[in-house]
Amino acid sequence: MKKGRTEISAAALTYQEFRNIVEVSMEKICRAVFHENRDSIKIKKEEVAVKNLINIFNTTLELSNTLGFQAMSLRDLSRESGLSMGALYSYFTGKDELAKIIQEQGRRIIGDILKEQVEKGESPRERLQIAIRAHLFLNEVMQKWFYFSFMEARNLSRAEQKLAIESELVTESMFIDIIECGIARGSFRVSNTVLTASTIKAVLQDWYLKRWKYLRRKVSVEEYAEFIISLIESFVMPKEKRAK
Amino acid sequence: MKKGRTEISAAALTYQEFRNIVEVSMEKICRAVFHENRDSIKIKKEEVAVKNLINIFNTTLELSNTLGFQAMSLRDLSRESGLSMGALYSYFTGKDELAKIIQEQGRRIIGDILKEQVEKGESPRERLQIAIRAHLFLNEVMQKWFYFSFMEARNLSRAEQKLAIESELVTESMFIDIIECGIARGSFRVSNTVLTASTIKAVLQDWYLKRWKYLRRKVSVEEYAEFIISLIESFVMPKEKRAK
DNA sequence: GTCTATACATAGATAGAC
DNA sequence: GTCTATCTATGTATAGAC
Repeated sequence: MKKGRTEISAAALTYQEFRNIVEVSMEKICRAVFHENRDSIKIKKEEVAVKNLINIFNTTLELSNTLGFQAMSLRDLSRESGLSMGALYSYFTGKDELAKIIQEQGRRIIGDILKEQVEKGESPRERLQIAIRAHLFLNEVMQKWFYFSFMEARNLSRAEQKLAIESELVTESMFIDIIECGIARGSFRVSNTVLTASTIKAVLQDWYLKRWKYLRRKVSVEEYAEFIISLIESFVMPKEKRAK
Repeated sequence: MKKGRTEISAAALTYQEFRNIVEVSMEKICRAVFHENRDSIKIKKEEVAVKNLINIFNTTLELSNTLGFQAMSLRDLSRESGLSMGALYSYFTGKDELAKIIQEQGRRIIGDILKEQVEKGESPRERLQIAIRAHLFLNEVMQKWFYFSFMEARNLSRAEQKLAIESELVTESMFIDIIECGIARGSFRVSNTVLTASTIKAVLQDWYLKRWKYLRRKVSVEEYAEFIISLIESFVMPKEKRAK
C-alpha cells in the first residue's frame, strides 16, 4: 500500500480508479448536454453533435486556461478545434452560452461523483477522508474545468452566478454535515464547524489554483491528499483518537 | 481585549493600527510610481500626476473587480475616472502597462509592510501569529488589489509573471523560515515544512478570493485570523506547548 | 494638461453557397 | 452540416484643437 496512507478502510479509493470513473462520466454528460440543448444546437445527428461538442469543450478549456475565456476569440477556437466559425455557431447561440454550458456540464459531473463516493464511507472519519481524496482527485482529473469555472464565474449572468455559488455551498455543506455527525458521535471536536469546512475547501482548491507550484515541486495528488488529511485530522480529532 | 485572542505579546498589532500604516504607504508608493515611470508618464507636475494616478489606480481596481481587467474598456475607465481617453494615455503607454504598474505598486507595499511587521516578533510562535495577522489585515485593506493581482496575473508578460510568482514564493519562504526556526528551537513539530507553509498561504488567500462568503456570514477579519492561528498551531505545536 | 474627433484593428455574429 | 464572405459593434490608440 501507499506509504504514509492512513488506512482505515479497504474501500478507500485510489487515484487510478478515480480516473476511469470520470472518463466514463465525461461522454455521458456531453450526450446529456446535447439532449438538453436541442433548441440552441442546430445539429440533428447525435453522433456528430456529441463528437464535436467534446471537441469544442476541450479546446475551449485548453485555450481559456492560458489567457482566459475573454481573451480567447471565437476565431482562435475555430482554428484550434478545426471547425469553421459558421460551424461553431451551430452548437451554441453565442460565446456567453458556450461558457454557460461548460459550467453546467462540469457542475453536474462533480456533484454526481462526489456524492456517490462519500456515501460509501461509514464512520465520519472515513467519510471525511473519502471526501478530501475524492475532491482532490476530481480537482486533478478535471483541473482545467475547475480553473475555468473559478476564473470565469464573474462573467456569467446573475442567474448562473447564483448557481455557481450554490454549488460551492453545497460542497461545503457536505463537509459541515460530516463534521457535525462526527461531533455528535464524539469522534470530532471542533470550535467552529462552518469555518472549519470553509478552510478545508480552501486548501483543496489550492491544488488547482496553484498547480504550477505543486508541479514544480513534484508533489503528487496522493501525497497532497494525505497531507491535508493529517492537517485536518490534527485539528478536528483529539490526539488519542487519531492513533491507529 | 478581544475575545478568543491568544495573547502572547503586548506588541501584537490590531486591525485598526494596520489600516493607518497602509493608508500612509499608499500615497508614498504612488509618488514613487510617478518618479520611476517618468518616461512613460507625459505629465510634469508631480502634484497633478500623483492625484490622477491614485484616481486611475483606484478606478481600475474598482472596475476590474466586477468584470475583470479585460472586460473593462478604457472608455469605461475614462467615464468612471472622469478623465478623457486622451488624458489617460498621458499616464501610461497602453492598457497592458497600466496592469503592469498596478501589479508592481501593490507588490511593493505588501513586501515592505509584511517584512517590517514580522521582524517585530521575537519567538517563532509570535512571528507566526504576527505573519498570519499582518497578511490577513493586508488582504483586507488591499482586498481589491489582491484580487486583481491574482485574477489578472495570466495576462501579464512572461517577465512580469515571473515577478508575480517570485513574490508569492518570497511570502511563502517567510513562513518556511518561521517554521524552521520553530523546529530548531523545539517549539514546533512539522511533518512537511514546505507543504505546511503552502497550506497557510492557501487559507490566507481564501479571505480575499471568497470575500462574498465571509461577508455574507459576517465573519470579521480578526475572527478569521484567530481561527487560522488556532488551526495552524494545532498542527505545528504539540498540545502541551499551546497552553498559556 | 486635457479635450474631442477619428483612425484602425479585431471581436462577435450571420447569410448564403456548397 | 460545414464552409467562406461579410456586416456591425466595440476596442485600443493617436492627432491635433484648445
